[in-house]
Amino acid sequence: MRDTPGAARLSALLLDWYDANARSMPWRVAPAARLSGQRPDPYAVWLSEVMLQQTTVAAVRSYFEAFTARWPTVTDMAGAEDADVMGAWAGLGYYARARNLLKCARVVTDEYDGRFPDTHAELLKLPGIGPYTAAAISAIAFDAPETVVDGNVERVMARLHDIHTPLPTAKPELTAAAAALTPSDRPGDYAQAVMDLGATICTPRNPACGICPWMAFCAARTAGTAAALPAKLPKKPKPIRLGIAYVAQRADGALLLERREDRGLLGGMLGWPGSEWTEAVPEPTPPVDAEWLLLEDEARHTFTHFHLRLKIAIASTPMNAAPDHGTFIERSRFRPTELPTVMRKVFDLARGRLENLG
DNA sequence: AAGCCGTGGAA
DNA sequence: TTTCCAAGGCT
Repeated sequence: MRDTPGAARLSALLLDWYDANARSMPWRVAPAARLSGQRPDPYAVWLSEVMLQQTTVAAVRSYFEAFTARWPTVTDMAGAEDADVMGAWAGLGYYARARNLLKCARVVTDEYDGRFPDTHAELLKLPGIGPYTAAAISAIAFDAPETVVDGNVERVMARLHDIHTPLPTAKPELTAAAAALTPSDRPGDYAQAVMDLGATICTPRNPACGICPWMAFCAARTAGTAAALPAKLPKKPKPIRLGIAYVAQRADGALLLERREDRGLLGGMLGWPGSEWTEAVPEPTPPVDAEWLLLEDEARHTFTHFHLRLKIAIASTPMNAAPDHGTFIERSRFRPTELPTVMRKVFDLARGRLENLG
């Protein structure tokens, strides 16, 4: 590692910056209370950190408010129906997080008496909690001297030390650099401070080096390489997959929906029955015998590793229809907000046409 | 141990 | 329109 000023100097500078600039978030305690030693509720820290995995603060805010209003404690969440938690998570993405969230709530309730463990090692055993989240909870909720390493911290460390090794190869080196700076005083505030620095000043594009508390000590700032770091290995192109979604409406308005199995893409979520999603033209698989009308419009949606073009077929069925797949859900109990985004796009395109179908 | 797993906003 | 990216974890 490159020669740097004392770690204590750098962490103190950053904490001063944080005390003056910390952003307000629903899961944070007010600055005055924080400076007088108050810690946030571990449940709120856990919930927010899981929601924030690969997800922006702006996207998380309203979900966090809705979850804590509906389930104020981890024990409340443990008693929830699976479908309610999955429905409340709909639209936030990475749905394995919601499945593991509920599993974790039940483990904490049943095996830890409703209290989150306070050590990195114990937290790491829980479903959905990996190295980052275990460090974040133990540092932020319990003020343990753990080092959080997320995308922000990797970027800040790569620039501070002008490390050009591409990710993910550079991960161990960046982790060591971050650990060397973690103070024993206020480690929880420090953890949030580094991430706030990355989110607001040391940003991926157009970093605001001129107002950075570490400006004078940043190697990439001196070298003029900040905007190009961290280096990353090239990504693979996304293939285009094709599929057909089937929207059947019963005579009473009920809609044919299907709960997806608890694994893989959109696992555990509600959706329209459909074909496989393949790069070749998919085989039609209508879920119920009916007069299907294929719409010209298609739903387009991009997932993490492929683009999807989804053709939409609609049909009206009699009350005695017997589907091979899915279950009719009464219209009054159907909430489009409980669908993952791609399925909501399908509904938005189908709904107008269903009215004129008969 | 690479690949899988969502979404919406910014540029 | 397309690409990139965000407080990662699981298998």
